[in-house]
Amino acid sequence: MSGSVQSVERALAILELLGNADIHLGISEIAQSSKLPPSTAHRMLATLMELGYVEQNPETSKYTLGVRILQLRGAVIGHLTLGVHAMPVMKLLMNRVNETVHLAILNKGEIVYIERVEGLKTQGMYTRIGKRAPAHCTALGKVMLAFTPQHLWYEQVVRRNGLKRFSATTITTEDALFAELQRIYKLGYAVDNGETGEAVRCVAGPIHDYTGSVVAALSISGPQTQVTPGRVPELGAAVLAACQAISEKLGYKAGHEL
Amino acid sequence: MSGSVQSVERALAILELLGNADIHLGISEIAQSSKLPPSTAHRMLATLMELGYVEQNPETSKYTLGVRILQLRGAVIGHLTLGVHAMPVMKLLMNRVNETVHLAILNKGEIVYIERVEGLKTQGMYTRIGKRAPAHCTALGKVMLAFTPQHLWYEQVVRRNGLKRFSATTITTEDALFAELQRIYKLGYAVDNGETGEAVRCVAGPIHDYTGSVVAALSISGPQTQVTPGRVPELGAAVLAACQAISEKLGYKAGHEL
DNA sequence: ATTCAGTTTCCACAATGTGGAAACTTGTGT
DNA sequence: ACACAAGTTTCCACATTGTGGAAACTGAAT
Repeated sequence: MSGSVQSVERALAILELLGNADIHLGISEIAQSSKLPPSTAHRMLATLMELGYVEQNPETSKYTLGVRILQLRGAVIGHLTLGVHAMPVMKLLMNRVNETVHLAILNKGEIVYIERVEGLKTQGMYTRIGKRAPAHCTALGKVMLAFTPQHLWYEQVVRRNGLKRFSATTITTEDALFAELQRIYKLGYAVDNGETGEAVRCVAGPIHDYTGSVVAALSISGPQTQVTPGRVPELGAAVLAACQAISEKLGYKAGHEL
Repeated sequence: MSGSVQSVERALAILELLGNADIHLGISEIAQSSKLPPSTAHRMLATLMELGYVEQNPETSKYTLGVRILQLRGAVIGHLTLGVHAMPVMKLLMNRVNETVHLAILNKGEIVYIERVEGLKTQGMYTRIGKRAPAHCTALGKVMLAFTPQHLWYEQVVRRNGLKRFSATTITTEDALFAELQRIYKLGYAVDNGETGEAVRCVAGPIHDYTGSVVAALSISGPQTQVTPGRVPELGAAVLAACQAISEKLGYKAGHEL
């Protein structure tokens, strides 16, 4: 065997399958999708159910994720202090600009949303914590790429994930991406104008830790009707001030890179 | 074997260990806590790392939960249509009373916090989503028990989990519990005065779905210095109005129980 | 240089996980 | 009422995978 524990891989693949499904799934569907015999899938699910990670509706025999998963949180995602330090600043920022504020990190060439403080006017669907999004067409992603040495992300963002188009404004060539990142580096913050296909505008800044490395990004976002182009400079300044406050909490000193 | 997949149990036990830890853990600690040989623990962790559920800090060799966990967490929360419907109402309620608002469900005789909207004055640590708490000494728990037929919870709450004491005010006898639940049923909402040992006061109401069943509860909570006894009737009315709004979204019609 | 504690790799072995077959359950069509 | 189909659950012989002790490796402390 290759070094991995096959049963663990299989069990987690089933959890991810259920996580991605919009509806509850039965054994046959799960077996088929995960390319397992029904009896094997059944045993995995029985174990996951026993532990609370999966629940089965007794009437329909179908499975869904269990609430036990919500307990899996402790030291925040490899960055122990990030969320704790960021939260108070995020709240102040939201109060100040009255739009939704997100915190995200870069992981394998994509952004992952870590925290969120919603604007009080926000309605409808909101970004789920844990959601991933492409780095090249989000303000959060672009700003982290702009302030991170290229060799640390090029392979994953450009070669592996690719610069996929999501809307008419998505960046899809390397030249366009590098030019945009240079602009962002000079400006200090990034903007995305619906590049993921959503009718939102986001303004994002970088968060550095004590070594000077970019460890996260913060954004202000809202519908394009609220976050108008005219507000961008003001929001840019606000998000940069918040990023600096968080960075200082993490021990960052501008001009003192290690 | 008993029917469970041992390796899956072990892997998830390790995830829970990391989830409960406030700091990163090394192989020896993990092996010791999970009663596994280091080599076995190492192989589990290698598999979990490969899949993104665990991350290892290369400098310290210590492990913590990985971002893949957040995706599953997000999926669980997203699946609960409850959360989507509740959120806007929770925000309005928080705006109105300016205290923290929680949403919780009952799961295996305990409450699980599902959503939270923090009061703008809130400082310091806050209740983690996914956290569990005993049902008998939380306003959220008591109100769900009061409006749920006893046979659906008695075994788990009273027999399995037990009426443990957490403070001088905790209910620890069945008679006292039933009397309290009857009071709550008549009043329509529950209050807890630091019964879990925390210096907070909570006021909670029940949320019903289209079948009339209690599916969740909503609470307003804050320090006892802010949520004074004099405010309880006002807060009770506010939380009940919010619960009704959410219940109606879920198809509930008072007096039309199925 | 040596020691120690923790981490990682190796590998012989046996216990666990596998998956096909069978049994069971439920819904549908006649 | 019966037959059939599809999906779920259980059983069990078997072999592959997971196990865990030993050894090797790593880095820090002395």
